[in-house]
Amino acid sequence: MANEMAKAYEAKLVEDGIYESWLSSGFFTPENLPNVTDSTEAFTIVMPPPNVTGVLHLGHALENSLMDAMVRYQRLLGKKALLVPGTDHAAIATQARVEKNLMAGGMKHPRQELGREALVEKIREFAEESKATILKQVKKLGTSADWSRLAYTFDAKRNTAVNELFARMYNDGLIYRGFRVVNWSVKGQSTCSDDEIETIERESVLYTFKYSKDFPIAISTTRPETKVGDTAVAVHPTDDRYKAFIGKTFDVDFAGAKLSIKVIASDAVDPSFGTGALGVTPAHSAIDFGMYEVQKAKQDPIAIKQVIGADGKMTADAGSVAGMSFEAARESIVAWLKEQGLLEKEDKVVQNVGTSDRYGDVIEAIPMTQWWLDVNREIPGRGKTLRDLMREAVTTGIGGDSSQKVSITPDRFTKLYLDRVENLRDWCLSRQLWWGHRIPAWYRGEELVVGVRPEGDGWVQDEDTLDTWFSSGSWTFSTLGWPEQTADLKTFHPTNWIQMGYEILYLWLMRMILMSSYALNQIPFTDTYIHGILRDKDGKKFSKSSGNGIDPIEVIEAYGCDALRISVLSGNTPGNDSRYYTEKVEAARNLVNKLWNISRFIIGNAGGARHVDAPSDSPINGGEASLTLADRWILARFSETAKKVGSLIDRYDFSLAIEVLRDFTWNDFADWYLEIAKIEGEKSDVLLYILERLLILWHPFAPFVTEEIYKSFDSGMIIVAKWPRDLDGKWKMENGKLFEELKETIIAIRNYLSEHKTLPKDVESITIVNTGALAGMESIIGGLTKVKSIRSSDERPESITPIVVGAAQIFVQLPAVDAASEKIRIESEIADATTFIAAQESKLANEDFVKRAPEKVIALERQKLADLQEKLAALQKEHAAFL
RNA sequence: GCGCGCAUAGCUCAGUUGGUUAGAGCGUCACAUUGACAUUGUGAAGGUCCGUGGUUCGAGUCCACGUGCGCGCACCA
Repeated sequence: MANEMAKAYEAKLVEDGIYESWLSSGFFTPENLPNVTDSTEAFTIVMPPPNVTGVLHLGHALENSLMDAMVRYQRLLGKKALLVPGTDHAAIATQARVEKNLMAGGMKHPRQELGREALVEKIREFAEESKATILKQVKKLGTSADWSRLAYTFDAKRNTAVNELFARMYNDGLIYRGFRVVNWSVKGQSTCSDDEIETIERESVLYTFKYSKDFPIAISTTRPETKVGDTAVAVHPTDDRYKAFIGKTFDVDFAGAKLSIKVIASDAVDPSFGTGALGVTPAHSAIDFGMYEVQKAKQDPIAIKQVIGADGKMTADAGSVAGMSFEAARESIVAWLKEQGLLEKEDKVVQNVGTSDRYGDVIEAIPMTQWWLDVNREIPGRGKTLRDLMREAVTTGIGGDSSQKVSITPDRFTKLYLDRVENLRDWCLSRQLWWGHRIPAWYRGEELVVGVRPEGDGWVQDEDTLDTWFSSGSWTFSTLGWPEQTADLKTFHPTNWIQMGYEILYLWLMRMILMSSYALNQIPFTDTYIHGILRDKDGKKFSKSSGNGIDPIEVIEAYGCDALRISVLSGNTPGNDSRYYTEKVEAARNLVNKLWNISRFIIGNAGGARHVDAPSDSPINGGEASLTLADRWILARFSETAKKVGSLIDRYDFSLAIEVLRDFTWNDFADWYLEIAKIEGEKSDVLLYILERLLILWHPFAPFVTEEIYKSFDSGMIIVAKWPRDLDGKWKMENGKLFEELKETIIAIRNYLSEHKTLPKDVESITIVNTGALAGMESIIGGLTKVKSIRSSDERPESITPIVVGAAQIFVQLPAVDAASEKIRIESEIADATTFIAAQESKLANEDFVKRAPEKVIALERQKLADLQEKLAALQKEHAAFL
């Protein structure tokens, strides 16, 4: 069997076959798992559906590694583990991508040239192709998702859920149509939500001027062209400069536009900014629109006048600049102001402007009638608002039920979430895009029906589509069959865990909580793991435009999937960004190969793998126990490791779990125990016992190589193996110090030889005097230091200076030794020990320390001191020999 | 302006509720090597844990202030 295992692990040759075998095993579907019954505890993760906008990137590799590690771990624990896969139609992102492609292909205005149906068809083709690619790639990443439950945010079932949810919210009065200032992307020809805006910094000019010579108040603006739409000037109510004008209206002729400006008072005005007076443009500023509404409520209304159209051009009401682009209009207005002598000053300022995260253009504020979701209105029969539900979900649990509480890792994001919840404004739901769920509203004359298309002729459906996050918000339950009361919903919802990047905390996490708590009165999941983004070696974001993109599939081809998974998970901690670079994946590949070679050696030596229940620990012939010191040590170390890895994954500390596993695998198991096993011989039982279980511990992180090696055991597939949980206490290290002394001795000898630039083969002999713990360890010491002749003796050899380890003295007979340098070595060791002893003594002489520190700590410090004193005594004896 | 995060070896990062002489991987240097593995082994060098002050018997860890970098939110008229 040994010759069946290749010299090096070739991931490329085995991964596809193993994935196929998982698929045909059916184990990705929880109902097919062995020993699963109705009462088996479920563990559910829904996959954040990747956008069908192209191909997967490295961030997806991280996400899949996280959730797949988690679901595989839960499966190994024996739970009914489900990972629901899916993809996202990503309304605006996909349409923007396809339009961009078409324009790159020479089309000027895809929407006009193709029309709705043809463009949607083009997008559908692109989306389907992209979806197929992406699903193939998700599989390449080893993701153990239940493909029988595959969902798509834009399929018929999800459409039913979306429409149902929309209708319920409408009937509850939460969704309404309203005329408000919206965020408008001229380039995208659509609204967007507050969360889809990316603010950028840019330089701009702040112009200070008066509307006309006889207007009493000067105002400042960076957008003079919008001033043709001004209907008021707002000042702070306590501002003495302007108090007298409040309530007065002035008619002015401003660049060919007849303006009627009312002076109003508003607390929102900062008297110290600019002139302390603000030109109010209700139609083109969310703040100003707010003032417009306040004035309306105060029964002291001001007018609203739209001067920028949806096409980004000045409207017919814009006076002399009507029909111009707003850039041209600005120049024209500024020129006019100068000509008229109205311009008082120009200041360069740096300002933040909102841009469309998908189309990139600067967002315009334009008043329109749109569909909105009200977050402040009481939900009929529930006595609370959507905002209340969103708050409760992360604090007390919905309705005070702590089992309905979402916990967020790391915790600091909870605060961020809550800040946002408190500042949330109504959510603009409708988009003037074509790719997406069409608003389920039908009009006929004055009639409006929401939900399903009514019977009869003449009904016209709303042209707009829904914000893409409306469908993703319902993802945890729409994938499980809602609005039908399915068995899946009952078994798997609320889901248990989800991972997502912090950049979609507002866009997605909030919406999922909102939707689920509204529709089901349940949280979407109990635990949220927030991860950072992967950056390149220099800390830059990966992006197509900077040309530093890495295709995860190419990495898999070159290094194997397991190596990729380990490399993105190790060093990645909750909420923090991490870096990805080749050296990291190479190191991970080496680790995978190490695991492979350990296995090859063990299985080869044992003449094949077999399951070992437990290595025999019974005394042979009534004499010594059959397990040696090294055996007990490695079994105890393994037992500790298994326990630790489990609790680390329970805490979502994947990085540390991998580190602990690596440390055990490479250092303890391979470099120490395996080397000792070669010397002591007859170790197959212990080796196989540990190996089989070690593979299981690795499986969540390195599913392919572990499954491949596990084939050699006749234990079935590792994907459904049992996590070794029952080791604790079984293998206790009764005297761990003994093995540590053995290690210390070996390291000291190696070190000594290295210092003396002597090869082990040139050492004549090593004599150990006062062996103590090292009794009987001669062959191990010899084997691991590669020195042939090791013996214990009561008599110390003449004229050699020993190495001192604990109470033992180790005399290494070298071909030639310089006595003077030996003296210096001993003296420097004495100096080190003396310093440290002094520190220990003063610590222990401190009454406060002895009085207040826990006994355990004091005992430890005392032991340290005693050990050192013992060593110092031995060193001093050696030093005396020089005198 | 309000809030958050980060600062530890040359590089990338760990460091559980405060408790050994602060760790890992990579890199560097020296050495080894035909028997599981060069995708290897052995040894070494390398740290004022950003600064200042405080709490404590004890601080990389907790608190305050400061410095630098990054991020979120608001304002941006």
